Amino acid sequence: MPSSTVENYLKNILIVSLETKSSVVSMGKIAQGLSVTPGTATTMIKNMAADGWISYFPRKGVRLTRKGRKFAMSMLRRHRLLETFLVETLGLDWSEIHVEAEELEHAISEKVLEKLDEFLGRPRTDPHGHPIPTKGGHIYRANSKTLFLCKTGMKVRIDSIIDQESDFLRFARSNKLIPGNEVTILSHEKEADAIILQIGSDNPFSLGSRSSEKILVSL
Amino acid sequence: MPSSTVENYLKNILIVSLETKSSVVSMGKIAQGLSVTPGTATTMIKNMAADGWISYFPRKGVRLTRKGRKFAMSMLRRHRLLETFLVETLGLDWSEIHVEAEELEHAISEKVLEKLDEFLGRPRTDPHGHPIPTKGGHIYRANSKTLFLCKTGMKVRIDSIIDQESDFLRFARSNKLIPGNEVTILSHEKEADAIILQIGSDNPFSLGSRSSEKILVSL
DNA sequence: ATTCAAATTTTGAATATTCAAAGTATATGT
DNA sequence: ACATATACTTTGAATATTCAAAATTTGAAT
Repeated sequence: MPSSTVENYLKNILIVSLETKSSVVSMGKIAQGLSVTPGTATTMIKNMAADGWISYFPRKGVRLTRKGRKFAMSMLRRHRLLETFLVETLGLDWSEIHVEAEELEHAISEKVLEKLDEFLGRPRTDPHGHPIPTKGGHIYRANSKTLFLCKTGMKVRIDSIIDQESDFLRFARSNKLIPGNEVTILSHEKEADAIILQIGSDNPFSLGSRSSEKILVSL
Repeated sequence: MPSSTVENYLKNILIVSLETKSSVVSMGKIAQGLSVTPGTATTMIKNMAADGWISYFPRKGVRLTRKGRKFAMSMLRRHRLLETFLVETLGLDWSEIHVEAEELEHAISEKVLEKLDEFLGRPRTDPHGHPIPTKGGHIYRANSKTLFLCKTGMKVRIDSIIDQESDFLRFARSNKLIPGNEVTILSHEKEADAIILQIGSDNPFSLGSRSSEKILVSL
């Protein structure tokens, strides 16, 4: 069994790998994602490679082995099921659950997780709209794109919010940028680097490119 | 904040201290309770004393400071609330919950615990019948004694089961030795070192002194 | 080709926790 | 009073994880 530190590294590598759609993840991204110095990441990665979690390509990056990917998926499953539980059952705030789940995911056993999944009614996605990997380690791949790429006039459905920062999540929710909601792109303000949106018949509002890249949508 | 190792030491010291009704706990009991070598316990205890969790009396033992006791109570509260959740909500088996709660108790925050307590309806005791400390760190002290001390003919109510071993818990449950149930002491078999019990109108059965000391009852 | 900045690796050191084995104190029985 | 078993402490060493700072590699720009 991996230590919780190794669990964190694995989960992070998987997430970056899914986000960037690239199986090789750079050392920089790893160090940044785990908030450690680059040297720490190098040391850790070498140990993990020796234990067969990843393949390490010096100065290039790292790729999950089959074993590593399987474990990382199971971490993601824990994380997302726990987030679902914290919101649905305990009524915690959307913006608080990430940090809490980050702790609990290392402590919950497969047995308890299975009971929790059953109790929650085997949900497919977490409260952010992210798909929950199956027990077998498969993940549902939506054909989402970022809101930033949508053309003027399009009406799309929000699939998920990528960013985990409380501040952004709070902002998103207060503007009804919530998975499932429909958004209409009213216009693109090239100079202001923003897009103007409307949800239902609410007042339109604008979103910078930075933020609009954090929101995944589909038709 | 203490590390989870320190959390374990604190909780264990508190439990032994409650069990033996003595505020000073010997090094031997500590090492044994945490399954570490005596030398490890000594080293650890000295660090904990330096951090103000306990008072250390060399070759005598250890006593929780006010700060240490408060924290230890909060650990016990976490543990027992989690056990309650695992049984009541997720339907885990009585005999499995101790180990699971032992992991989760280090990962659950005060905020989540508060929500969980509310969700469970603020239970007073865990599934073993042990009282759950309040948020303020107080514990309900039942005037229980062990089943072993009861006289022939007495009819008593089971308050709690002390032992956390799965095997014993399974045995206890299959014989209806469950908190809340009423037991009649039919006789004491001095030679056999056992007492004969009956629960309701079930078949009477016998229990050795060792086991009958693990069951707390009251009138 | 050469230079420079960015990314990465190496090195040396620190922390917390653990063990095994050797040493010391205490209490108990004769 | 003395020997001894038991309980406890000390010592030296190992592990995992981390950092800061120095050294190296790489790729891009001149």
